[in-house]
Parts: sequence; C-alpha cells; structure tokens
Amino acid sequence: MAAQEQYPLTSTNLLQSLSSTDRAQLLSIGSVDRVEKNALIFHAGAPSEYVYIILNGQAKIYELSPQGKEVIMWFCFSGELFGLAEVWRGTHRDVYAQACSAVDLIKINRKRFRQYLMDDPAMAMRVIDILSGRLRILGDMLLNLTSNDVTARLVKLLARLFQRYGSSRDGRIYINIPLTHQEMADMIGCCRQTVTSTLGVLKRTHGLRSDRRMLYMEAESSQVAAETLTKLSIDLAESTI
Amino acid sequence: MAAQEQYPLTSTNLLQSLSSTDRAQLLSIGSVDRVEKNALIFHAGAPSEYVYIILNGQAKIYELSPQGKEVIMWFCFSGELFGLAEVWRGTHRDVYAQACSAVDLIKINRKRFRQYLMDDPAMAMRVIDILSGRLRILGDMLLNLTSNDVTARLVKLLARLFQRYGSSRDGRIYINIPLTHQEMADMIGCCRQTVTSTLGVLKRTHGLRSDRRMLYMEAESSQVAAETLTKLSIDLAESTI
DNA sequence: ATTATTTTGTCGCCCATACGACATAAACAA
DNA sequence: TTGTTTATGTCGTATGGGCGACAAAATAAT
Repeated sequence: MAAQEQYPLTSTNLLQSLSSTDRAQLLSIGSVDRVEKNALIFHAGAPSEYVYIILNGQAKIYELSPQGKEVIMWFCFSGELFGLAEVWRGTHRDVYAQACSAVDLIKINRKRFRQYLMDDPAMAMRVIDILSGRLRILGDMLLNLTSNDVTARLVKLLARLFQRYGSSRDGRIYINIPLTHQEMADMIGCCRQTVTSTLGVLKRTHGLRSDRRMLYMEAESSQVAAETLTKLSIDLAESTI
Repeated sequence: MAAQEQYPLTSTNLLQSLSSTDRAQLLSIGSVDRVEKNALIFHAGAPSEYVYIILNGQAKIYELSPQGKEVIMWFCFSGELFGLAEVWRGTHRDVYAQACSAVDLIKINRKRFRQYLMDDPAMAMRVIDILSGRLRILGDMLLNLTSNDVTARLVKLLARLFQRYGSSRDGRIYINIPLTHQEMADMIGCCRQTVTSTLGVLKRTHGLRSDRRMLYMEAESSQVAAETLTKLSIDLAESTI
C-alpha cells in the first residue's frame, strides 16, 4: 500500500515533461485563457470540445450526484492536463471542472489535440501514461473507500496531499491549497461533520495544525510529513485488526 | 446518469475494432497462452512485464486490501485489453488479474507493445480511448459508492451487466457470467449477506430470476432488461428523497 | 453415489457515520 | 468599520449495513 502513495509527480504533470519546442507547439494549437476563482471551466452535460492544460492555479474535477453530492476525483495543478477522458468520443462531459483559484490555462480543440498526438507518438505515450496514473489513483480511492474507515481515509488523503503538494515555509510543511472540510469530505466520501471532528482528533493527538485553511505540520520535509502520516495510517489499520 | 450506462461496447473492446492485418500483427509480436479457471494471470506486487488481450473466456481485475477485502474493478471479456495501467512505468502491479473461466489470451511484452503503439498512432488512439472509458467507469463507480445505498448500487450493477453482457436464450435475457453473491458484493462495495438479501427482494418484487448462478429476466431484449432496471434504480433514488 | 467444499439464506446485535440543529468563528463585501 | 456570507465545532439521534453464526442448498471432487 505504501508504495502506491508514491506516484512520481511527473506522472501527472504534462508540461514539465515537455521540451520547449513541444511546449511552444502546444501553445500554438491552443489558446490561452483565464478563468476567475470558482468559475466552472466545464460542467456535466456540456459537449466535450476542448482539453485543458493548467499554466497557473488549481482546479478541481468532480462529479455530482442527482442529490447534489460532490465527489472530487482530483485536484489539478500547474502543468497538468485535464478534460481528456470524454473528449475522445466527443460525448458530453460527465464531470465538472471548477477553478479553485484564478486559473490560467491552455485550451485545445479536441480534434487538433488528437491530430497533434497522431503526429507525435511520444506525446501520445505521455498521455497514455497520464491516464494510466489516474486509473491507478481512482482504483486506490475505490479500495480505500470500501475498506478503510473515515479516520484512515482522511489520514491517507493528508499523506498524499503533503507528499504531492507539500512545501516548506519557516520550518513547517504546508499543503499549498486552502481546503474546506466539505472539500475533504467530498474527497474521501463522508460528511463534513465527520471531517471536522476527525481532524480535531488529529490536531489534538498528532502534530497537525492549520492556518487560514492551510494545513501544516512541523517536519523537516514534506516526505517526512507524509511518511509520519502514512505510518499513522498503518498503525490505525493494524489496531483495528 | 442514464446516459453514462450506455458506453458503447466498442469502447472497451480492442480486438473487434481492429483490421485483420492489425490483428495479425498483434499476434505476431505477442504469444498466445492459455490459463485455466481460477488461475492468477498476475498479482499485486509482481513486475509488470506484459499487456494481455483476451481471445476467449473472462477474467476479473481486482485490488485486495490488507485485510483481504476484494474490490473488483472490472470483468474483461473476449477482445478486451488489460494489464495496461501499470505497464508503462514498469512499476509493480497493484491489481490482481484472475481467470474466471478457462482463458485464451495474447500476451505482449510491454516494450514491444509500446513500440507497436509508437509505430501505429491510430492504435495508440484506440488505447487512449479504452483508458478514457475505464476512467469514466471508475468515476461512475466512485460516485455510486458514495451517494447511493446498496439497493441502488446493486440495481445499477445489474443494469450494466444486462446491457453489456446480456444475451437472449428461450425468451429470457441472461447475464452470461456465473456470478457469486460475494463477487457482486465486491463489485459494489458491500458485504455478501447484504447482496443475498437485496437480491432476494428483487427476485420477489421484480421479475429477477437465477439459474446456476446466471441471473436472468423475462424481457424482449437486453436493452429492455437494462432499461427496466435503470428505471427501477431511478425510482428508488426518488423515493429516497 | 458419497463426501467435501463452496455458496446461499436468514437472524440478531452493534457500531460507525449520516444528518439535523445551532452556536461560534472566520472570511468576504460594501 | 459593519453587515453578510461561508466555514467550523459540537451535540444528540437514528439507521444502514457490517459481521458472526449456523443451517440448508448447491457444486465440485473422489
């Protein structure tokens, strides 16, 4: 299990892995756009006309149940590609993409993107790699959801966030996204109140802190923070047995 | 939601969509193998050396929690490709693949397969399409799991199975896989007993029947069977509100 | 056919979590 | 600043469904 937490960052980051000529070419077939915080980039039911690459900011990809329950599938950061899954068939979207901050992005027509991939097999391989990685992550989420309780799920989520998005500032490791309890609940499939209280326990019993919706820990590196939490999650799993 | 149930079969079936020359070429870079019923084709932790295409029979792809809980991600039928998600990075598997019947399959070395895709962009596009489809399915499962109760999840599962694998025999529509209650439980994330009793209710109150582990309904076509169940699932969702 | 193994059907208990309800606090707007 | 909105913290209650237990039935093995 532990190994699954360690997907290399590059697996999800498209832009970073590109040569500058590739990057230029991507820019040339797409157009740069800016969306303000909280705006929907696309919504379920909409036609799938574009794929997107984030230049700056964060967006969340989620589904919405008929009863209005959000299920957040992932957060996208700069360099990441999204909106790909439905675009091939050209069917309508079945997820929502919403900006969590002001976002700059490249928007590429699906047919052009497809053509681009046809002409550049290496790039197509990158895309396959990205999709594979997401598949593994969703599989992991599925496993988590069905076989761990809320505490374990939350701890694992935090471990993953620290690992992927943790950054150091005056001796503390921060998760660089302001997350509400509701959003965390939507990521691990439970209700907001449960997140509030579970987080409360973690704050009281382990060194978790928060400041203006940013979670942090006292640790030397995000690796250490993530590992501390991962160990904790293993302990939890074992104590349950 | 209803629309999401209707992924065209082709989206998952690789072989069917190939020209005979492509098929021949695939065969030439791989080797044909046979595994007996219940044998593991690969297991979590194993190195990812091959991708597989089923010629005959069925296999299930699942994860296993440390506590031994199975989470079935999908069943693969003839023509379908599997074992792809981890193969790119060459990391170890994190899922299990197990034959549900005697299975004939093509086994292709990962590097060769990659080279093949590099040389044949159209094929790479097909693979992207397949991965995208699976991503949507997993997303759908995730949504289901967090926002529907067991009855709704089971009904939806049956609808999907009837739709994709339903076949007609003397006026009845059968799901052509012998499924145990445990397996269904593993597909919808609940325990075996709950499947048994929920299935019991469906059998008593709606025209569901079973014979030697094969579920069937009296209906004109698998479409009709699937639609009946889909409507039922919608009714259930609304009555809950 | 006979035995062994796996699956199904059914109960009852119990507990993790959902959900409603509010009070408080923080963030945002004007 | 002051009001307005949105997020957090904390109850108490209700319940879906997990889990153990065991008998009956169905499959598989010898």
